[in-house]
Amino acid sequence: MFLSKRCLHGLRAVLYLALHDSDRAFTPIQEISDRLNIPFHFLTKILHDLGKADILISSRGAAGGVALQRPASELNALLVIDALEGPHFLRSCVLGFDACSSLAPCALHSQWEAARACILNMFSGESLADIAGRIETEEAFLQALRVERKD
Amino acid sequence: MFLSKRCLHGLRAVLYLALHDSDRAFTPIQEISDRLNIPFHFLTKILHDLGKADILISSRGAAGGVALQRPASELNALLVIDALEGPHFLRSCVLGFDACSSLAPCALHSQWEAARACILNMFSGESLADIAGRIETEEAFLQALRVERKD
DNA sequence: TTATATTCAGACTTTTTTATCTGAATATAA
DNA sequence: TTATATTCAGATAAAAAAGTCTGAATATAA
Ligand code: FES
Ligand code: FES
Repeated sequence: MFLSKRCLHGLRAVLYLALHDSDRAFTPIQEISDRLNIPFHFLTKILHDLGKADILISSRGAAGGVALQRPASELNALLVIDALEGPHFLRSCVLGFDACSSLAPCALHSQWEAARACILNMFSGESLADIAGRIETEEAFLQALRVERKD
Repeated sequence: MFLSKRCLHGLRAVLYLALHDSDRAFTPIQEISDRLNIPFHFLTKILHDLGKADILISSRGAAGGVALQRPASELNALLVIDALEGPHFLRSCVLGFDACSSLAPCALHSQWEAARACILNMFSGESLADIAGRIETEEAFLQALRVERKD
């Protein structure tokens, strides 16, 4: 799989929030965990990290939970991926060399620069609101989440 | 990092072979391990897997080693990646859903299809010989391999 | 104030990936 | 034939990622 589970869980949770942004001030992590079938404590840590990355805000206590820090139209998937996979994930040399720059290019550097631009553009080119807008029925979205592939 | 160590080791080893294809019939794994600074026993297993994937042939005993099964001009990086990361790595749904097809597309499916085409084309569009041809001095290639980044 | 619902924080366990070790099988060369 | 160089194969160990548990902190509502 291309993205780690940690990152997929984070992306899905954030899309869930984008779909339910207006329901109330904060959405409990327990609810997200239940609906998206993500282990509660694992999700808690992931969302906590998204908080540190200024993507979510949270509130403790009754009626607490998490919420998007900005409107879904001002957030994108790349922010989430950078926060959860680390900033090097899509930016380091595809052959694993120490630096990646056109000053000391590896044998795949120019190709990778082009492919990477495709990927970065895909993840940052549209907002979470745009992506969530394509989730036609929430039931279909949730249903799909319950079946996980094994690799 | 985008590709696993396993896969990077395999790619580098195969590029090394592409550069030294004509030296002799077989190249000992020990030599590749020494030159590219890859743990010997780990590399042995990786190359064994590339053998099962019909990318390498091998010969045991003195003067044995491994060699490309076909000329470097008839092999590409995608074959190596598929063998070492598994066939799902770049082909499954980017949001981790069970199936990836335009019949049941996720909210990022069409974007991912385009980005994926970029990546697959990058890895399969040119042969190992083409890539190796851009490695200007072997010293620079080897030097770069000795410094590993930490993520 | 008290009970309850929630995140925060870190320790812990399990699983997967990465790496190492050992011995057997096999080919070459002296 | 014998010594040596090598891959093959599987067991084991170490490190990293994924997931679980527990208790503290904090906010709300009765
Ligand atoms: S140096 Fe390798 S991809 Fe840039
Ligand atoms: S269904 Fe998600 S990328 Fe194709």
